[in-house]
Amino acid sequence: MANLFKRTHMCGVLNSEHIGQSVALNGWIQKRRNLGGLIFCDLRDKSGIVQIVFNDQIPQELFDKADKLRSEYVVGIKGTVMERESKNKDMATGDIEVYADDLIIYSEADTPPIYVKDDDNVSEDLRLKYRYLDLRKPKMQRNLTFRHKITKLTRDFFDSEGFTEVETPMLIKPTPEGARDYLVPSRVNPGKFYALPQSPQMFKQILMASGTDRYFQIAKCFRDEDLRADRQPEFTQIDLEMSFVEQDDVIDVQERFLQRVFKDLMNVEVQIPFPRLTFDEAMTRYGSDKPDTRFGFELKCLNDVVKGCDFKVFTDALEAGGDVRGICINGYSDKFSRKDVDKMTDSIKTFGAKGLIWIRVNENEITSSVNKFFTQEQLREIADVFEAKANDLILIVAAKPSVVFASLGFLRRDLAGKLGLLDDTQYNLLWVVDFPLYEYDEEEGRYFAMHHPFTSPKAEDIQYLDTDPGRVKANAYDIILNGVELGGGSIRIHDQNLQKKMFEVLGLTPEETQSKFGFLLEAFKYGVPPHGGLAYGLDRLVMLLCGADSIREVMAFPKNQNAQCMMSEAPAEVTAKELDELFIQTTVEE
RNA sequence: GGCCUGGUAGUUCAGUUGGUUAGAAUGCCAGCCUGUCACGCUGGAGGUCGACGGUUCGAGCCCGUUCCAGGUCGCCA
Repeated sequence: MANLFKRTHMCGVLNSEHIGQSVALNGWIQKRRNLGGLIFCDLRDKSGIVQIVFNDQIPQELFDKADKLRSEYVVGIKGTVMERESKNKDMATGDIEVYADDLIIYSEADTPPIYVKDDDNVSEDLRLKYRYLDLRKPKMQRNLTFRHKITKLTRDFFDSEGFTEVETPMLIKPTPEGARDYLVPSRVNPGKFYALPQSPQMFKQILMASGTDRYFQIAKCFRDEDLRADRQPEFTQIDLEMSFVEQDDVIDVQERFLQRVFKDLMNVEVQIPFPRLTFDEAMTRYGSDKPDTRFGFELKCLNDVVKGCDFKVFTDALEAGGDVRGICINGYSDKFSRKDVDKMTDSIKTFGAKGLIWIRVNENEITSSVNKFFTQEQLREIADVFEAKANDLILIVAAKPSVVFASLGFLRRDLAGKLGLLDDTQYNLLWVVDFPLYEYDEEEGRYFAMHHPFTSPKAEDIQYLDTDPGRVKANAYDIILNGVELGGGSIRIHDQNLQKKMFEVLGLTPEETQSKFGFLLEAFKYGVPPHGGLAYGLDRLVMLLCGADSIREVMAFPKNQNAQCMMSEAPAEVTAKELDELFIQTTVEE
């Protein structure tokens, strides 16, 4: 007697063309419906579901066996495809059914603790704990398959463009700058540690110095920082680097790559070249360096209009070097109550805003939360900046620029979402370019590289490196899709003197530079081509294209918010003996 | 580290002003049922109300502490 039926078809592919054929199927029991003398089973594999019939034409022994089937039993079925008596229009295989004439139960199953169906509503910790059940859902299998298709297309595309996939090490030298490293102790080098890479950055640049010319890698990366819906401690980048290129060359390849992704995998035509916004423009128009351009509500500056007004909040903000800016929610004033506006005010307090001023433009008058400080004419003047009409709601924040942008940028997108203006069939791809090279850290009182310290300054700004570092723009670029940063990159520094200057501005001593980046600088001494590259967050890309709202939906085995694997229970404690071998002293928690 | 939301049956949830034996749906088990496809009908089992402490004659509900999960700010070169 056979102990395995050699599969002839996947469940989901069967249709009326197969009527009359003998088939052998393997899969999981999705559902059993026992009508007494007649049993229907839905059999599921990753291709879909097909209905199996057990009736009185089969031996009693087989019928009794079918009666024992329960959800998630793993079975093999032999039978004949027949036209279904009462067709099911809601089912891909609804025109046919398989009359079983043999059945093997490969594996029984306990009653599953969670439902195995797409429209479940099970809490995420249970889904993660029983991930193998969760992954049986067609939606999850579709997501995994889609991810595979993107990585396959990535390999095919960059191969055809002359890129070579190279694996870079997972055990690398710790880098004290940037995100926290995951550290790995070295047993054979007592007291020393590797780090897991936050990105293959320095290795890919060295590959350029090695003559690889064009490199890419589907690279696992690790960052020991707090998690978010779109942030996991281990994630995957599509990482690439090119020699003898400038910004437009990198952008050109990426636009053709993304065009292919959308055409082949989404059947969506995206026009290239993508729009480009400078960082300054993105911030002043959208309050964000990753603007969602699927809707309006653009920011306007009110500094000139409110200069010298009687409202102290505005004048104080301006005197302190801050801004007064606002957005206009065109045509939706009646959708937001006073209470809604109060909630908005609360929500922007997390960004450091002290308050939110509102102005409602009505047919015959303008009302606002600051009526007593402004005349109708003055309010009209503010409304005119937004070209506001009746039923428009203007929201204004006065604070230091970073707070104003963060608050309005958030409100803009949040309100668009609440108004249902985020069309998820629309894909707005754009580049944000001309990022600042440095950002100033007030707490530490020094400049930090906004991207990383190998990013090249724009040639025309090199003159300001000494005198006004904050003014220097970088040859750095981010690719944005519907308000999400898909990836970013830059043209790197290949001039040693410029690199030294860069480190000086960052306040790094030659000794620090040497210990942190010495091997890269050493490599560059022996001849390095002009080069630049980019890295995509693969998880985010897949998430957006699958319409998922968390990257956990497109990763097979993600971690929970505390960076734990709820299935395997990693991380775990280790024995004192293991620690001893690694020369790590056991610390005792209080 | 801060803020917000949640934790009641295997699962998803309801639970009024603090008051009898904590409910529903679904899932599960048993019986009946030959065209179901969310099968149907009948019956049944299933609960440390996250934990601890407090207030009270009495706590799922009020108070405090704490644990867990998610979102978010900080953080993420």
